[in-house]
Amino acid sequence: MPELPEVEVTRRGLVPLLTEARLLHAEFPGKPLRWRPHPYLARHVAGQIVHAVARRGKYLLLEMASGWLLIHLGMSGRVQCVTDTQALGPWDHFDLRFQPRRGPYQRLRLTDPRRFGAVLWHSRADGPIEKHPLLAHLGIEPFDPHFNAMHLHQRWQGRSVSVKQALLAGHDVVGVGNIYASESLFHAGIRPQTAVKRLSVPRCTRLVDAIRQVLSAAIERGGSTLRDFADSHGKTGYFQLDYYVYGRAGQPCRVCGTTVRTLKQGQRSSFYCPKCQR
DNA sequence: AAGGTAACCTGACTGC
DNA sequence: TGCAGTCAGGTTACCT
Repeated sequence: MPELPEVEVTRRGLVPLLTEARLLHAEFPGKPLRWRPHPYLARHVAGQIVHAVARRGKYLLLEMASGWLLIHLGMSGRVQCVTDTQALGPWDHFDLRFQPRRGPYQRLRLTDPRRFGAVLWHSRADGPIEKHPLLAHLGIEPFDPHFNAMHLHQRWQGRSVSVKQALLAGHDVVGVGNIYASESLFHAGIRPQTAVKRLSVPRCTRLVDAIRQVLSAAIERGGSTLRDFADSHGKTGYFQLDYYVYGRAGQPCRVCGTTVRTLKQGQRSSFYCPKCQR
């Protein structure tokens, strides 16, 4: 479910509810998430005011005076705000009671059947949030003005990894997951198997533009809902209706009619049009 | 250092 | 209906 657009759509939904909200009580019901929570997370969070709801890559960051709460949605996670009395569901693995600036108490719930998601605490005393081990090695944000063709071209000099796998790795640019990698490469006219060192500067330019265009279109459409994504208010996304290649193997290309193909790269499916992409 | 693979976990779907 | 097999939006850990 959650690549950058879905996380960003979630973040935008949380901003009006959580900004300047007071966090009251954090719990981890049910089975553990990917990592054991910080032993004092609940204690650190209780009573804190949320000053900002930010995002880095696919991580949501709740910033408060003493530190940050990091939330990752993994493969199947979603975050929703529910009424204070809403019963816990079987896949609710994080529950955060809070008092918004206006209105009644609410609860932020992380629902994640596969439990690849995570909720972590980073204390301000341990340095800036960028230094957190999970964030420290992330690539540049796709909407950062410094993300451009030269950035990619330089980093990809001499590297033989395929462009699809390079995008997924997230070391050169963050937020592009399996769906949006295939879609971006289609719009850039680049085959997913292409070795990054073979990409010229003009082709890198097309890729940068395509990534930005695809991600922002997906955000505007509320993200992609394949089976269960919903934003913080429970609204589903519609960008799956705008896919050109993802999940369309065997169907005609929406541009030229050629049959869309699929292949496996690093145990992940890629989709491409053999005529539109070279 | 870079590249490849296994692992984490559950649910949905397919085919016999 | 049941069971085995496959696949799924992400990321880290470990091997060569």
